[in-house]
Amino acid sequence: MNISALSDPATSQSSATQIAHSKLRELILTGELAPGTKLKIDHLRKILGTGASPIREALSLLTSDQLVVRHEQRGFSAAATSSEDFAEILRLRCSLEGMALRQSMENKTDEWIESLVIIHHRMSRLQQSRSDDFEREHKNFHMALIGNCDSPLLLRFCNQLYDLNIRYRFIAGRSIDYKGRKVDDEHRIILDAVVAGDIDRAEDLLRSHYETTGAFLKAYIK
Amino acid sequence: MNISALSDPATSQSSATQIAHSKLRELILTGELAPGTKLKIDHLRKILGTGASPIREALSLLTSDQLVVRHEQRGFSAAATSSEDFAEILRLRCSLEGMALRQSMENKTDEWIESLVIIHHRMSRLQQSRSDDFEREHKNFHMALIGNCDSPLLLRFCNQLYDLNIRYRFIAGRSIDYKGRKVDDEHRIILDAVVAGDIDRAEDLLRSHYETTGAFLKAYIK
DNA sequence: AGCAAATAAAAAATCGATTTTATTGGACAA
DNA sequence: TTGTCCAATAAAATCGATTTTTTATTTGCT
Repeated sequence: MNISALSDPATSQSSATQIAHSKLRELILTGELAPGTKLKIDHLRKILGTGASPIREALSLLTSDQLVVRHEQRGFSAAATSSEDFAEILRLRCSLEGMALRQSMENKTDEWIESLVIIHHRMSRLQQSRSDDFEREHKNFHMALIGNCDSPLLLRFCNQLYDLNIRYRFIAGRSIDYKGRKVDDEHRIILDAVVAGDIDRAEDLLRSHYETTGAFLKAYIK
Repeated sequence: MNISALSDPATSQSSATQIAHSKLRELILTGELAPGTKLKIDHLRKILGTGASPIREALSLLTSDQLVVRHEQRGFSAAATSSEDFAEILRLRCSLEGMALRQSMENKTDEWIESLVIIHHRMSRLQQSRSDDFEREHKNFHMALIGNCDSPLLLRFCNQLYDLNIRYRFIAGRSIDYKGRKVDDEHRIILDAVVAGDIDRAEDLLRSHYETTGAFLKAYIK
């Protein structure tokens, strides 16, 4: 599976550390390296075909995203998961993204709206395909919604939370049946509210979008 | 200067990486390594008397706290500062700590209140001394206020923001004259509101506490 | 048997040297 | 002068080997 689409844009670079970073990130996000797993340097060295230094460095970097935990003098492990953790991520996403969306909309410009429309269009075409392409566009869409706010730190937090959340979706399995769910409709009406400039409604819709998704996933976790 | 008090509790550990991490953190927080400075591995090696690996690892870790920036294939540098950045930190602190304080208070217990009283007492005794001891207790107090909320991720964000903020205070210089400012009074009334269980008032007071401090500092920045 | 100390094995952490990559400072041509 | 190419230098990144620490296993004692 190739989920590199979800990595940061700058993944085009190529240093051993960078490669190790995005590969490990991918492995952890998708659950191929299961939550709680001990991450032995030697083992990873063989898998990734690189020396110890880049791996340690990559693991240290992943610590920032809360995907890896560092145990002083006894190595690294993939962050554990729990239903409490999931619930917290969900709650925080609602709050922080809600806040960011609000600010985004207060700074509304034609260019931003137009880029949103384009991005939404690209996502729609892929229709819930559960493909990497869809995942990438889906993240794009959600990030673009809040991306017009003037707060890089807040965006960084949201980005982190998005990844932490998507990890749960992968771990729960791509096979989840979102029956009865009309995700593209939800996206559509969020976009409409944003275009219309109705801040309160947009924030509400975004929140309930997350809450609904969360409720669906909940059943599959832990 | 020894600001290790502001480091994470687990600084009692002792590995080259850990030591490099807390020392570099200290140097950057206090501004001894100025914002924007290029952090050359070789130079740091000499200063810290250790190999390249622990230093690179420590720098990678500091990346998570936004104190260090990684430039692919061209090393590391101390994060830059700007008045916009400072303003953003301030705004986010108000929002996130406000949120956390609210949750803390909703979970109010006698033990928590009592620990707050103790911690406040310890801080009060040191009375704005601008000493490392005061800095430590001051952070303790603010973290304890929000620490009763049930949201480790949120606390982590707040902790990060606290450090980013204190960096500006150091860079502005310890010499700042907070004349006219009665910081201990402000802490006192916040504590009172929390003890009284008046959530709205506590949140308001906390916010204006930050905003006042911010306004004082603003003049010294950039 | 049950426990503690000693030993062996495994893994993490670190070092020093090497390789790769960026940066700098001319030399030269337009 | 301005800009481009090439070498020389400096720095970053990486590797392989060594040291330190942790974890597992055995041994010896009561």
